[in-house]
Amino acid sequence: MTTLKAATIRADDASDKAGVKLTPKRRNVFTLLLASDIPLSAYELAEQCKEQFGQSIPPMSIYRMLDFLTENNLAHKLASANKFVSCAHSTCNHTHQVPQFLLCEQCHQVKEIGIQKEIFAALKISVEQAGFVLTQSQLELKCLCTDCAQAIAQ
Amino acid sequence: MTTLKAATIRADDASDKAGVKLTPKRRNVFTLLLASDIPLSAYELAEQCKEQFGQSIPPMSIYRMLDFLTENNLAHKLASANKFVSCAHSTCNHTHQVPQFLLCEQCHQVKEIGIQKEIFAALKISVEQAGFVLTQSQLELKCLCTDCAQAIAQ
DNA sequence: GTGTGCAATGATATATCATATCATTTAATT
DNA sequence: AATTAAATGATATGATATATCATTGCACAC
Repeated sequence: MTTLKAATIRADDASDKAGVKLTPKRRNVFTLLLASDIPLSAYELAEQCKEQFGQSIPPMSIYRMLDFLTENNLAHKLASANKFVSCAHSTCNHTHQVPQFLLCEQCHQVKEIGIQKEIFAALKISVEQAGFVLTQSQLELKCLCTDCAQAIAQ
Repeated sequence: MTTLKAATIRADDASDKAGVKLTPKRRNVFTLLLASDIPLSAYELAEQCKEQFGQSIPPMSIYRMLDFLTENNLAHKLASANKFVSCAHSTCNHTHQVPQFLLCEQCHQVKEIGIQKEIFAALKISVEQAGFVLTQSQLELKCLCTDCAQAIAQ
């Protein structure tokens, strides 16, 4: 868990790099995502805006802000959880590849890694063999993180 | 679109192969999934049970039947759509691998293919390098099917 | 600086997806 | 037939998501 303050700095850094100017509310939502270890739902974000910033934002608006953040590659939606995470690459200079998410089934931590060339190549082939055209994708893989795997092995 | 009758036969065939005895209602739900070209939600299945079989089943029960079908690998849930499809391998003799779904973003057709060895190998490596342990997964890839890709190219 | 227009946000309603819980029915077994 | 377990029904409610129209606030032209 990052502190809110540190996350705010990262939020500004990331939006600068993405070349977008965030409104104060979008900035807050993004900051919360950056500060969280685990994915958050739109409604959880609404709650946290209230708690952390004393700012009551209707869920509808949260969804719109999340749309904005995802369109600008500052955040992702995890379809398998119906929750949202900040983009791991939003604060670095990597160009944005196909994201691959490792979801710990135990503690719900998420690790986002860029997809490997081998995977992407194999994926493309497999899709084309099936006569389809890959448009856009993100992989969500159910895993156990190191800590949880060890805890279970005990 | 398969006819209902043909789908029913396939449903019986598949459940035999899976070694499970379906109740009449589970059989109907499974039949509807097999007959459908596109994924269906639990509520859509409830509607169709009513329409096609004159049988009113509460959504709660549909969800339980879907749980049963997915546990027995006769169906899958698509997390990215919150809908369900019959398993492409339920009527053949293939053992069930990690499924890979190609989802046409245009017509919502779904093609399920078994994941390729290369992909699985690369995936495993990438997960392990990140210090995680892959537990179970299914890939959902956004694509265009041949027809829709052509239609758009026009 | 005042009006105009557009982007962002708010408010409200409602659709859609999903689960918890307890009751009842059905089927299998003795 | 009696007992039990599995399946299904009924009801309520929670969680996620979208549609639509109203309002606010900001940037830019004049």
